[in-house]
Amino acid sequence: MAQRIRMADIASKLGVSRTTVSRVLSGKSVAFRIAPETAERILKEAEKVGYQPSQLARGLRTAFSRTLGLLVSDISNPFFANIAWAAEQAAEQQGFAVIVGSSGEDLKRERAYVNNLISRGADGLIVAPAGPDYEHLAELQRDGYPFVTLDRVFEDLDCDWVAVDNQGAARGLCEVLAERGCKRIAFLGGRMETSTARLRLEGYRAALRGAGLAFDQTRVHLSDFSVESGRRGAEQLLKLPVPPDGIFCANNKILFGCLDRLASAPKEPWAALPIASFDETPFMKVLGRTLVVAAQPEHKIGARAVELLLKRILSGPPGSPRMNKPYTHDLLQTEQKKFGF
Amino acid sequence: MAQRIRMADIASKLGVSRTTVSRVLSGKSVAFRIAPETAERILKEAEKVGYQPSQLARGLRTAFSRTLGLLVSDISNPFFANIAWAAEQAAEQQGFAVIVGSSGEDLKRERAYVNNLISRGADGLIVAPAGPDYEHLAELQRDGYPFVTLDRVFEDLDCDWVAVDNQGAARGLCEVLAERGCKRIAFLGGRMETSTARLRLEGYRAALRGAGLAFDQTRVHLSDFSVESGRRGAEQLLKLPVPPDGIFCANNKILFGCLDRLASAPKEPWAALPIASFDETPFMKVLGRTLVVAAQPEHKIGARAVELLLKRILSGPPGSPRMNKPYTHDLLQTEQKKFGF
DNA sequence: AATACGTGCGCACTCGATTGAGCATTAACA
DNA sequence: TGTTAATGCTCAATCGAGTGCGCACGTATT
Repeated sequence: MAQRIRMADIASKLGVSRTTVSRVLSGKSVAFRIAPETAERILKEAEKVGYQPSQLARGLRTAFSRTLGLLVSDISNPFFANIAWAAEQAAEQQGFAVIVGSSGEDLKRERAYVNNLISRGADGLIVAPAGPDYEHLAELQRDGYPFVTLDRVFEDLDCDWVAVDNQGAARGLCEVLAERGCKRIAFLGGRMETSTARLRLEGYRAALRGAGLAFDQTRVHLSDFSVESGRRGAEQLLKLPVPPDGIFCANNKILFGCLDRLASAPKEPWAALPIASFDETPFMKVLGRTLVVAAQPEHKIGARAVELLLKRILSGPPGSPRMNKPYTHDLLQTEQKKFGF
Repeated sequence: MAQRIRMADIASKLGVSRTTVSRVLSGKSVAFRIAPETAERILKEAEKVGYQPSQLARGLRTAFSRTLGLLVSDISNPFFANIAWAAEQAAEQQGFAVIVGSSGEDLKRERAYVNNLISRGADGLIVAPAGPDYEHLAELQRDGYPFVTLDRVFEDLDCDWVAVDNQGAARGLCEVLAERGCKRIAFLGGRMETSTARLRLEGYRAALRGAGLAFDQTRVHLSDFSVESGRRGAEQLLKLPVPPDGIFCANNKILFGCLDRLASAPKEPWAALPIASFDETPFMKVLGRTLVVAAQPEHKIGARAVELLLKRILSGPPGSPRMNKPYTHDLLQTEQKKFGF
């Protein structure tokens, strides 16, 4: 163990009590009228021996561990990885650490993780819930336990959340395709248990309506947010008697699967098909395809989620007033980026 | 707080002592000859009220928190994100949670994080060290504190590590370019404080020697593992009187920066320049460039690191025998993948 | 009847920190 | 000189779990 020096060691070495050491080291020496010289001696010694308080002990005693839980579906997805990065940075600035978990879009795993994180003393949770059920979150809320949802939203659960304007962004993307002359825009969607997927579909339909285009079920593929889903979606499109003249991909993974499948398709008309997608990835710039994407502000999402969570955590003594404050719903905007237009 | 039920609650409700509850719930009812019916009653009740032991309390008492620390330079880099995903899955399977931290290649931050993670009771650390200093790690080792380094290695520090054969893979990549007829291969390298960057340069030089090609300093750009570094590297190449006829990029970020810069360069000869790079990313398949990459087995790296770490953590009582076992050096192979060849 | 042993479980201490209550000592005041 | 107050610090309980030691009871043995 590298965890050696305890308060008691400092106390006995200096001939004072642990109490005094504790008070000095937590900056309460004035409030408790510790003699400045005593305080100084303690600070010096703590510095000298490199004292690091045990967050475990502190957390146990104070019911406040300076730890946050971050629960996403898949930390290896760049979208969530970027969020995790931002969240970790923001948390670290306030002296909080982040424990990450990947639910794999599995509600059972999500519930297990929530319990696990709580038993580890997490002071609050940031969750991208798998859905469709959210009873476990509602229960947290009833207990006054702080959490923020991310990316996904439940209509019937009023809580802090951070998400982008999925419907508006999706609509905007499709409108770009429509303006470009696309009449038969296909939709490759994600996991419909998430608000994200549903709202993107809504946006797509709204854009069609706005442009006076027909909605055609055969051009719609709904599955999950995976590469495989994108491949299968493209597969379905390739079989259509009348090919689409534009494709909307609901996220980065679907986009990739779609592109991957199209790459081995006959050149015409697939090679030049304009595509719209959520999520920006670096290679889009050099992809040589006509592409319009809604870049999500992952950094802002992660940072904002931590901000909201910490506000609730730090607002007064656990359990009472923080429930009464109104919840913040943070609808961020995406940035539309065009490549090869 | 959602953390309500304690052992004491179960104990008093059932009219037994906390001791008995503790023993039953930790599976020692037989060893301590608890009556089967008593044990049964306790298990039933614990199940019924959804008892979750406080890992904080348990960790404090047992000096074993079932938590690992993962410290990388940048969790938003897909390479590390994939590792994090694998590590988290592997850890979770054994009931361990993972706290992640990003050092940003800053040694000071790295040291601070190491202390922080230890004070949070992490049972072991997985670190992609920023280098060049590793005294803080050597100290951990002297204390018998378990850790594994990842991706990067220190020649003078014998400890558990997991990395790929950077030199061999880099050599292999350059050989592919050489076989293709490239005579003037450029090298865009990364942070030379890391073994990773140094070994990749070594491999490049070895390949040049092997192919009888001259090493030309003007075609070498050494900076850090960033997009900006790749851009600047490409910038440097664009200014050369005699352009390179092949480029080696030391990682995914450098590759992207390089491609990005080249995209706005005159078509000839840059557009068709074959490129070699470490790290695979999905879009390579559909990039339409001549590209050969060393795909790193991130999944295996993360899983293996956790495996090594847990082996040491779980091997007997903290502090004694685990130091004596020989350290494992795990040199994994990359997979060479060609696109547009 | 006295000793011995097995069974089933509880007491009380511990981990390392925080915290309300309280106790000497000296100074200030009537 | 006695009372009060400010100063500077300590005592001991506490958070929730884990654990060495030992106690009471019943049965078997001599």
